[in-house]
This record gives sequence, C-alpha cells and structure tokens, in this order.
Amino acid sequence: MVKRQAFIIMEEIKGTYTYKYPHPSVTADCVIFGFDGVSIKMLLIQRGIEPFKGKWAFPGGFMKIDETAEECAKRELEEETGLKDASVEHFHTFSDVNRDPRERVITVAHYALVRLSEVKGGDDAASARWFSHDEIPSLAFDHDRILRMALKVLKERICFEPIGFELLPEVFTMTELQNLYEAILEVKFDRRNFYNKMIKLGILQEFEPRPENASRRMPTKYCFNEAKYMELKQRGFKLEF
Amino acid sequence: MVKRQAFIIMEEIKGTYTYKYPHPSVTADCVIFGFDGVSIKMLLIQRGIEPFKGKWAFPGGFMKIDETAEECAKRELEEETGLKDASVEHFHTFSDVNRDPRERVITVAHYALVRLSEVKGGDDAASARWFSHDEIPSLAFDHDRILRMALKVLKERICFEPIGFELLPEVFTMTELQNLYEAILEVKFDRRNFYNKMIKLGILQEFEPRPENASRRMPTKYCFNEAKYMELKQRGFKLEF
DNA sequence: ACAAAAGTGTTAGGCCTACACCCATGA
DNA sequence: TCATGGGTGTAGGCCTAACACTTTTGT
Repeated sequence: MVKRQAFIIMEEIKGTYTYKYPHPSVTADCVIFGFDGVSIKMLLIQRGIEPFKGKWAFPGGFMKIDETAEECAKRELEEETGLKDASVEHFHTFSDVNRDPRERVITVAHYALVRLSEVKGGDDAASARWFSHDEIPSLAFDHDRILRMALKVLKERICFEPIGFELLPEVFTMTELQNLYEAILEVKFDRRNFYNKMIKLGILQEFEPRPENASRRMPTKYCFNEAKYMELKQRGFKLEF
Repeated sequence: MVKRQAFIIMEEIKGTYTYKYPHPSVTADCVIFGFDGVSIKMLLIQRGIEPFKGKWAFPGGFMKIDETAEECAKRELEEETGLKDASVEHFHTFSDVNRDPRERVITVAHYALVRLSEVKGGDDAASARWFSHDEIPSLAFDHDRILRMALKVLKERICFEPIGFELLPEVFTMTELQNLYEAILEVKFDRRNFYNKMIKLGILQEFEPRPENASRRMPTKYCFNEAKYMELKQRGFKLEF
C-alpha cells in the first residue's frame, strides 16, 4: 500500500495499456451445476484454442475493465454456452503463479445452480456438454482444483439453503429430492427418515391433491413453498444430515 | 476465452509494462481478528497516503507478479503491522468497478485469527491499532463491506472448526471460551449448557489437575486436546448453537 | 412370479434446554 | 454482608436413527 498511487496507467496509445508495475490478468470462471434426477452434472466446454486446445474446461474468460467479476462470469457463461441469467455466486479466487502458461492470470471462481430443463443447446453451446462427476475428463489449467473446491462449497451450502429450489424442476417427487441430497452429500439416507424430516421442515407442499384413485406406484408430487422458505431463511435455519 | 492469447505483454522497457488490453490491479487485504477475553478485536492501520489519507483500513496492498494472493496478504500484513506468520485464509474477492478511486482494483480478501498476546507493537506497527466492533471508525475504500463479509464468514466458520484454538491463549477458562463464542455469534448461552456441550465434544482437557486446595473462586484452566480435535475434524463435525 | 418403487408409524436413545443451589472471595 | 463468579445435575421434550410390511406395476 505504498509509493504506487501515481503512475498507474502511464499511457494509453494505439490501443495499448502501459503500467509502471506488471499487472496480472483476471478471469472469471463458472462451475455450473445441474441435476438430472439421479446425479449432479457439471457443464464444461471444450477449448478451441491453445493453451489446452481440445481439453475440457469450465466456461469463463477475461474480465473487462468496466465489469465486476460476477458480471464477467455471467457474460462469459452466456457467450460460451448460451446459458442466460444464471444466478452465479463467487466462492473462491485462485491465484497460483503458474496456473496459466501464457501469463500471470488469477481467476475469480463462481458457481451456479440451474435447471437442466432450462438449458437449451444454443448456438454457442456447440462445444458445451454436461458431465456427471464420474465422467469428468482431465481438465485444463487448474480446473480440477476449482472443481474440488466447488463441490466442497456446494456440500456446505446445501445444509443452510434449500438448494433444491434451483436444481429441481418446479414439481418433483420426494425420491428425486432425496436423490439430489444424496448425490451432493455422497451419502445414503433412510427413505422414511428423509421424508419425515423434509415434511417437518415445512417448505414443501403437495403440488396437487393426491387423486383418490392414485395408484401406489404413482409418487406424490411436491413443490417448494416459497413463502415458508423465506420465513425460515429470515430466522436462520440449519438442515442436519 | 478468445482471441487474446498472444500479445499479452507487448513490451517491457524501462521498467514499464504494456498490454494489449487494460488490466486491473490486484490487491490482497487482511481482516485480522483477535480476542482479549471479552470481545473480538480487529486490526486496522491508519493510511498515510492518499486516497483516504488518515482513514483507517485493513492491512493490505498490491500483489506482486510472482506471489499468490495469500503470500501477498502475509507480506503486506508483516510490512504494515509487524505481524508475522499469521495463518491467513481467503474468504472473498471484491471487484466492484469503482471501489478504488485511482484505478480499477480488485481485492482478494483474507482473514486470520491471532492471539493478541503474540502481537507486539512492532516498528512498522506505529499506525496499527486494535478496534473492537463498536469502536470501528468509518473505513477507507469498501472496507466496511469487507468487514461485514468477514464477520459473517467468521460466524459460519466457528460452527465447524474450534476457532478458539487460534484466538485464545494456550490455557484458558471455560468462561473465556464462552465469551469468545458469545462475542462472535452475538448471542448469550446458558453457562451450564455451554460447559456440558464443550466437555462432551471432547476436545478440551484440564490444563493441570485442579489442586485439592483450589478455592471455589479459582476457575479451572483448560487447554485444547489437539489429537482429539484432529480426529474429530477428519470425521467432520458440527457445533450446534 | 418377481423385482422395484412408494406409502406409512413406532420406539429407544441421545441431545438440547431450562432451571437452582452452594461456596468462596473481594469489595 | 453482599454481590459476584464459579462449580455442579436433572427432568422433560424434541429430534434422530433404526427398522418392516403392504401395495402396485413393469418385466
């Protein structure tokens, strides 16, 4: 925090930018999580250019000088995958000196939870694909490290916020909800206990009254009760698993 | 992630650095927490230069091109406060476009927990001072926002890790430990319940056997049982408050 | 027929919370 | 002597975890 406040941008000629001290580049990357009813999926793109051409990586790119990291993450996400208006959240910044072979690059990593149903393979999405955890190939840069951190954060987050809101379709079955929690936390729950706990939480409601003639084989459909959720969130709550 | 991989550093002459695209500056800041037995303290420095000359701010400064954000945070911390070898941890990155009036600066924010007893007012620490939460003055840059986020993270973290290890002296009383939790979480606990919960956790041990002739007025001294703590940490645990 | 999915309830044990008294010391 | 700090245990309620059977349907 010393002797640097002047001379920051020394000149700006012919579209070049000159500084008295070396500046790192800054990128924003996005780990996009989806859920197909059985397992957690992550959205990767295949790199078309060097370095790591042909390798898979999380969507992301260089931050512009007049946008925040979050805005950058959203912009790159849309450019590279066609996915719009995702609610991305910053979770960690990676600043290892040699994480990019080209130059010094630090990356501000984000994650987002999206409904698979809302992702249509857009034009730009030619090289984007969903991978489940056990399909994920070797990744470009230090993106495997970013992935590990994102999964850790997701596990923590799910105990404090009903993440299902964002990953599940509007209407879902209790089994799907349980699969979601089991997939994220990598554990198995007793079906009855899970059911009781969720019902007691009070943020679920039956989507429509179960018909009289409903067969035992047709599962009850639930949706989230947003009002109850907001009320709980205000008071603070914790899911114990 | 496109058309940018060449021309990154265009020239490097006479100690200047030229890029084809504008680069933000990157800083690392440190929120340093201490505990004096009653309340949480934070370490601030008074700025000697513009902008915000004379205002208080968290220690921090510009990242060098060959150091990670964490290394930068530690280096700046030592330079500005004399505090050495603190174990700093990154918790958020702030990238608002106008957070620094000089130029575009994003900051990688860290926090650390230190024992007040280990902080000696060093040479460089002339302008450094501890503030408790209700003493904190108006801060430079967006550091009040950084502070709010740091406090929030601290509250979350204390439920998963026995943070007392790092904030308390080696030997402490149960009352001091309770004060610490109450100060961080901003709540009051029943003395007996807190005692029972902590004992049951199993990570405390009596520092020395309570002497036979110990007066009722002399509180039992405890220290952390590191082995037990590590064992618990491996299995994952959660403190309910 | 058999496997797989879904609905449903009870019990025992552990944990959380609320709560009161005694003693010793210092003011 | 009075206020303060500290040590200590219990009872009730709630939550959790473990656990089995039935029905239906698809194969």
